[in-house]
Amino acid sequence: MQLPANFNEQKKPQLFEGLSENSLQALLQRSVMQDYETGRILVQQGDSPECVFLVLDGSLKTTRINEDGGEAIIRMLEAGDTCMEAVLFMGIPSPINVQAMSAAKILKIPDSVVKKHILEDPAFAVNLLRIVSRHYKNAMHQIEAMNIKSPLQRVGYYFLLKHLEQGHENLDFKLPFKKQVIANYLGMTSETFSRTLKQMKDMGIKVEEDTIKMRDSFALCHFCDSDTASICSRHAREECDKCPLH
Amino acid sequence: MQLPANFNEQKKPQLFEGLSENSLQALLQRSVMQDYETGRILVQQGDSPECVFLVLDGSLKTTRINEDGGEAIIRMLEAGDTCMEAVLFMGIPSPINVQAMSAAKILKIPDSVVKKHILEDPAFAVNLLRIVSRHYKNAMHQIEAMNIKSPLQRVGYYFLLKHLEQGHENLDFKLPFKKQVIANYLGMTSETFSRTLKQMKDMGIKVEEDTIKMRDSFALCHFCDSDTASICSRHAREECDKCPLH
DNA sequence: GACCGGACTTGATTCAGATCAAGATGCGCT
DNA sequence: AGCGCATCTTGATCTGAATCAAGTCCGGTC
Repeated sequence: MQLPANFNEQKKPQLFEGLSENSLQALLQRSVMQDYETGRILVQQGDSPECVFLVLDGSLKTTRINEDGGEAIIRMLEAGDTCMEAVLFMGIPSPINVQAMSAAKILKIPDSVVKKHILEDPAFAVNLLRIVSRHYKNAMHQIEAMNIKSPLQRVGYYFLLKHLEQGHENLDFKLPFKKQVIANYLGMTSETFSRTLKQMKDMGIKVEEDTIKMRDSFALCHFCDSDTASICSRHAREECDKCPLH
Repeated sequence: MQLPANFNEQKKPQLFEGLSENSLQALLQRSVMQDYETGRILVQQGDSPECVFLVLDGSLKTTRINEDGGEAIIRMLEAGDTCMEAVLFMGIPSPINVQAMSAAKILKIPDSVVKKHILEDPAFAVNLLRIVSRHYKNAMHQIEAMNIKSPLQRVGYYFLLKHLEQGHENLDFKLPFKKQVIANYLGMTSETFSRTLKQMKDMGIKVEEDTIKMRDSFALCHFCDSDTASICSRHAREECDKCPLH
């Protein structure tokens, strides 16, 4: 298995965090790298899960489709993200589709390799637990969002997460996916998403093309909640008093 | 730690499945059993997670509450179910509340014990992975439900799962929770839930008090989807042809 | 038995977001 | 540049679930 040249320069994927060199090599030797073109379907609902996908480059989405043809986006993955780990342990045919949203370079780790490796390296098991738990957390947020939040709050919360990902210094960020896709992920139509973006202008959040520009780094504080606050670098610091929440 | 007398007669909780007697005892010795009265709050959003809860008797719910006071029910647990396992691996303050919906007998396994035990017994790690993955699967269903399905479909799907849990022989089943609670779990008001139940009468599904009576075991097939079909005992059998889906 | 309170049902009204339909904008293409 | 296509925006209408407001039913209590 030949990894891309820049593999070690990138942020290490959570899947490999804290693994010994031996352990990592054992995994990589039994894995395959593959390129996929935009739109290519890697897994379909009902397929039996065969491997874990680690995104090296490009983006994937995981979705569910119902009889009426409606599609619900479960996750949108970028480089470093993995999918299908959870499905491996569900003991059922895949409940999700996996599809490339752009040209993508993917590392495939076979089912059997993953399951064996867990027994041999507890650190790997813990990584998997962390990853699946994080997915679960995000899923809970999504559920809450649909149950409780207005479209404005959903979009705001999504932006807040994106903003926190890159630190308070950057007042601008680019939408990582097409607006249609984000809208669906947030459980609304693209029309509603579009209208919501206009609403946000009054709150100091300008949208130019696919770039979001915040008036100041507190503009999104309205959308913070208790467990997001805990990952905010300003959390419990005196600056946090500037939050409109206080 | 003194387990209740009937512990071994009950269905073994998934958390303990396939563990050696030694491994199980090691866990139990470091755990505590505790009784809680109805309505008692075991964990609040923002608390740091301290232990895994295994329900021995009674019922719990896990919820999220937002600033407006709205409550979204994430899960409803009965005997044999566990919660907080996933939270332990999120590395953040608890994003959920845990509250007793009835008088409940709970086994508490401390955080540190769980984390240490994973490193010692891979079978335990696999159990945890399975459990968290199942939660994640259910969460995905909930997301899909809200994104795509009408209230009728949501209720139908919920009933289908309940029906499958107890096999096709039983055409009746009791609602395990108050209607209000189920309605919230399904992301609708109790009024809408009530109206939806009336709609279902036309489909051969009668509701008397808190008992659901199906005209025949195919009445709920409308609500089946690909990954639920895979757990239906009739799946891929000739009987399945009677499904209205075919 | 009469009173009370909680859970549920039923009806009338409202409103947010979906849907439908029409433009605007941008972009690769020959 | 000019065409064609996809994405996005904007506006008008519609619809279905939330909300508000009574009413019913039941179980517990004195």
